[in-house]
Amino acid sequence: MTQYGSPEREKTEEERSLNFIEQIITEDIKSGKNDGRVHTRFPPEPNGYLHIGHAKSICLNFGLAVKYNGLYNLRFDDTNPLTEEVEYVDSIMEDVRWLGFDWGDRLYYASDYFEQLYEWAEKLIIKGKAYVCELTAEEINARRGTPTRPGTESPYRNRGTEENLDLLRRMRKGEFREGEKVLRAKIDMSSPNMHMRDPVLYRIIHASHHRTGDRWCIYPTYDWAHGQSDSIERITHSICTLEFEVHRPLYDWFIRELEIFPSRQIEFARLNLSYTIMSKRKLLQLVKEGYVSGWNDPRMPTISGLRRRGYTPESIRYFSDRIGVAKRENVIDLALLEHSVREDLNKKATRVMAVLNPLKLVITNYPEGETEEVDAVINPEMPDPGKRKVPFTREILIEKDDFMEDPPKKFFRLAPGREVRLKYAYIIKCEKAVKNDHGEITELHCTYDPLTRSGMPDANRKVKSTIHWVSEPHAREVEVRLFDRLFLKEDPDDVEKGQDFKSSLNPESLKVTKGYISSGIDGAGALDKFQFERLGYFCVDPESKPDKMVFNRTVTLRDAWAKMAKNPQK
RNA sequence: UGACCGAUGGUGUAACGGUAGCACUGCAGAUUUUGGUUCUGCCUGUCCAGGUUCGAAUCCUGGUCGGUCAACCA
Repeated sequence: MTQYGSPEREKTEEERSLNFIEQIITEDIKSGKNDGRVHTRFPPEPNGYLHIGHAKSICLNFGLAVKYNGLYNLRFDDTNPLTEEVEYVDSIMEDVRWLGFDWGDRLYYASDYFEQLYEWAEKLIIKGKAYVCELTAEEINARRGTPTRPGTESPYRNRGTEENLDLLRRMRKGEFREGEKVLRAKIDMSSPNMHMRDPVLYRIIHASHHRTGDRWCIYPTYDWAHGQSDSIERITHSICTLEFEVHRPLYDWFIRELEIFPSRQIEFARLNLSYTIMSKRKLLQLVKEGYVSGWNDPRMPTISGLRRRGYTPESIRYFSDRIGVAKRENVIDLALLEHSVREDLNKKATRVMAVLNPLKLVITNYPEGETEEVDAVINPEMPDPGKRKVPFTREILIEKDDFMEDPPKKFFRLAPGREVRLKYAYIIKCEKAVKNDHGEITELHCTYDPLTRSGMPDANRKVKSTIHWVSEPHAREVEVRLFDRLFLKEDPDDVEKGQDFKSSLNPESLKVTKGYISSGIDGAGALDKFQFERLGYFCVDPESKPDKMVFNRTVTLRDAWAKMAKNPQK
């Protein structure tokens, strides 16, 4: 992981404690289960874009396979033609690949197993473990009982094998309307586990599927497809989220009745992030109702959104590693995700001086019309930091925030009569703040000390701070999109009665502004990463054009001064 | 008011009967031509009550709190 900077000592296997899934796998390997083989899978349903929660699952599933010298599959759980689309299949593959995982030739679709699944359904009927039920969905639900009350058996539960077989075959042929009949497993209507109360295996859907077209009009449910797909692929450890825990008895029941390869389902707690929603349904709503520009809006917690925001695959993998894996509900602090990008970008991002909120500054004793070139460091964290020339002139732009007419005690920047260093250039002294008729400061007049240019002996003089700047005649205007968290509340769903999560939306999650940069960005292409010195990390938006560049703010730098300014009581 | 799962600093996560550690956050300081980075230090924790044991975060019992389950979604 560490490419530059201080060499981090990798912890040895013994030093690093194992999470509960790694413990299970380690024990399985030790006991020779599955011949010591480890094979995992990531099974997305192609009905939406992947988000950071999926990233956790991908890193977990695939990371485990890598760690234990196993294999991992990418499998689309495409059993519901009503909600699934190729657009999603494509985006999912792009995102998984971008995260840094290569599934080789192990790309599968649950729909590839439809025929096998069907054969197994007949097998179950022959064993007397499944039946065609003609109750309506409402009737089935009414008879299912409640978690505290047992259900009642369907009147169709005990029909003969031949009749069941005939009916199922006719269901497949398309002789019935949607909802008219379903195939159900015959288990136990009084089980305390609702999922064991004769779950539906097949439902009739007269819709074409993005892969099987119109070949089928009966589609397997999740329970009927998922475990068997794992088994067909000889998945050893089928890792999923906690809400499927109650499905496990059914998962195991199918394996037992069908006498097929016994994959083992293991559940972990899904990721929750503060100030973020993870529900695909709600994310879709934000997209459809135009609260964001699309699935890849840089404010979205989707992989494609994070990518466009400027996150790197490494930072997301690092994050997944840091958050850990366990079975208890959790809410990860968004600060950890931000820490993860900063950690990575600090090592990689090219430094550039950009002014976003300009205040003109005239160096009155500097020769008019002269331009000199000063050396700027490209990235101080690199073993070979590199240098770049930056033009310096009499009239420059500095950040408005870097000047205060009447500064508080701990403000170290420019103020009347105070000295400051212009990074890579000279030490200047503020002589005068020029105001307009409204009393607003329009420009600053300063003088410079010609002996303090970086590299000269006098440059080592101590000054309280160093600020960034841009030569005004050389300044190039760019568009800058300042993103902030999409939601104001730590838990966006924690809202007043009658309101929904949208009432927690942050109205200031996007501010579009201008920036001025003189050098360092020529030829920068989509998603190239920069640090605007003292401001934050930015990347080139894919919509950016050479003559009209657009930068997205990934995250600000940590800002001790901003924190202090917020808590003036100290 | 059923079944299942869970409970360790502010947030996550370790410790597998023997000194409660790590990361993030927060705070304080050092270094710094980024109030960044880096470095140092500090704050803060085993849900409760019993029991077993020389010894319990860990095992047992009971409670409390939180989550999940009543789609022909996944």
